[in-house]
Amino acid sequence: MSGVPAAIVRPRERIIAAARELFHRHGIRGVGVDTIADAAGTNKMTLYRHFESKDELILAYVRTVAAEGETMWQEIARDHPGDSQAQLDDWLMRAAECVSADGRGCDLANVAVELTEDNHPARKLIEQLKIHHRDRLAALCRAAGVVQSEALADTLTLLLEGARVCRVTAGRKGPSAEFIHTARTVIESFEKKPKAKRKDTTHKGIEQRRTIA
Amino acid sequence: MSGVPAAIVRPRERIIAAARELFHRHGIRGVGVDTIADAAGTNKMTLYRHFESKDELILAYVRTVAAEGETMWQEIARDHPGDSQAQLDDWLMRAAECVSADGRGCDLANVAVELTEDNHPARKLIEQLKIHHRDRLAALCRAAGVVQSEALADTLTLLLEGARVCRVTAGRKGPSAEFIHTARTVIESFEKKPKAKRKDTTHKGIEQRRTIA
DNA sequence: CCTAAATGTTACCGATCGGTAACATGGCCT
DNA sequence: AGGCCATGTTACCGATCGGTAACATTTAGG
Repeated sequence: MSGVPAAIVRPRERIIAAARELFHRHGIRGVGVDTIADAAGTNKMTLYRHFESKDELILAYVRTVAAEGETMWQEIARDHPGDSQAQLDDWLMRAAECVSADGRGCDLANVAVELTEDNHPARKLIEQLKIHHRDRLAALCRAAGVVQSEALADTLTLLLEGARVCRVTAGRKGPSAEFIHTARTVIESFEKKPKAKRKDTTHKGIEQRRTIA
Repeated sequence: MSGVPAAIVRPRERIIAAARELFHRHGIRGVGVDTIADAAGTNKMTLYRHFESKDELILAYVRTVAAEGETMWQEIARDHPGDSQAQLDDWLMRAAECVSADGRGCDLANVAVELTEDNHPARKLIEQLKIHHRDRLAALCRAAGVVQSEALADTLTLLLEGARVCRVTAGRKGPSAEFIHTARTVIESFEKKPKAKRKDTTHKGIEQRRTIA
C-alpha cells in the first residue's frame, strides 16, 4: 500500500527536471523538445500532453527556477531567525555560490536574453521575479539597520547580476572573482542605524551588530 | 576620379551592418543568414562568398562591436586630454547611456550567453575584450588618483554589466534606473590620493580634482 | 477482471535552418 | 572590344525545428 511503487516519478516531473537541466546548459533556443523528452525518458507526444507548447514548458522552467529562489529565502530566514545581519551575510555567501557555481550565469537572465520578443509571458514573469528579489533584499537591508536600504539593495543587485554575467563573459578570473570582497566593501561603506537616536559620526565605530533585531 | 561612384558600399559592409542590427535586436540564434542577406540587399550566396560560415559572421559581428568600444575610449581620451577625472566622469555618462539605450543589454554578453559551446572562438574573443575593458578602466581609475584602482574597476565593471542585464530582466524601472547615482556613490566611497604625501582624513574635503593629471 | 485513463510508438506535417551547385548578369580594367 | 571578377538568381540539399494524428501498450481503480 504505502510502499515504493506509488512514488514513481510521473512523466511531467521528469520532463520539467530534464528541461531544467538542458535549458540551463544549452539555453532555451539551444535544445529542442525532442531532446528534452528523450532526456526525460519519455517521448514528444507525452510532453505535448502535459505542455501545450514549448513556450509553456519554458514558463514552467522559469517557475521552477523561481521556486528554488523562494526556497533559498526561506532557508536564510530559517537558519538565522531574528538575526538580520546574519541573514544578509548568508545571502551574500549564497550569492557568491551562484556566481562561481558553473559559469552559466543566471537562468532567468539567460531566458530574458534569449526571448527577444518583448511581450513573451515568460519575460513579464521574470521581470516580476527580479523586482520581487530586489524588494526582498531591500527589506533585509532595512531590517539589518542600513539607513539607505533601498540604495544598498539596488547596488547589491547590480553587483550580483553583474558578477554572474561577468562570470560568463570574462571567465573565472574576471571581475566576478572578487565578488565577495567587492560586495563586502560596498556594504561596509553604507551607514547603519546606531542604537542611540542621534547619528553617530564616529569614524571608526561603525561595527555594532543586531541594530534592529 | 575622386567622385562618388567608387564609394558605393560593398556587399560585405552591408552584410556586416545588417548582421550588426539584426543580431542586436533578435539575438544570434534568432536570425538566419537568409534574413541577414535580405536585409543587406543581397543574397545568401554572396554572403557565403565573404564569410565561410555563420560562425565567422558572428565573429565579424563581435569585432564590429569591439571596434565601437575602442572608438568610445578614443573619444573619451580626445575630449578630455590630460584630465583623468573628467575622463572617468565621461566614461560613467557613456556607460549610463549604454544601460538605458534600448534595453537589449550588452551585445557581447548576449552573444556569450547564446553561445553555450565553451570553445567557440567568439567566446574566447569576448573574454579577451571584457578583460581588456576592465583593465582600461582600472588604468583610468589609477590615473584619476584612486588608491584601490583595481578594486574600483572591478566594482564599476560589475555595476555596469549588472545594470545592463537588469535593464533586460527587470525593465526600465528596475535597479538599473539608479545606475548613475549608484556608481557615483561607490566612486566617492573610494579613497583618492591627496596631493600632499600624508593621508588627509578630513571628513568633508574629499573633493579635490586633477589629482594626478 | 474489466474498463478507462495515461503513456509509448511510429509516422508524418510544413517550415526553417546552415550551406552549396550551376548558371546568368553586371561592371570595371586593359 | 574583350575578358575577368564580383555579384545576382534559382534551385536544391540534409537536418532539425515545433507540433500532430493514429494506433498500440501499459497502468491503475472499481
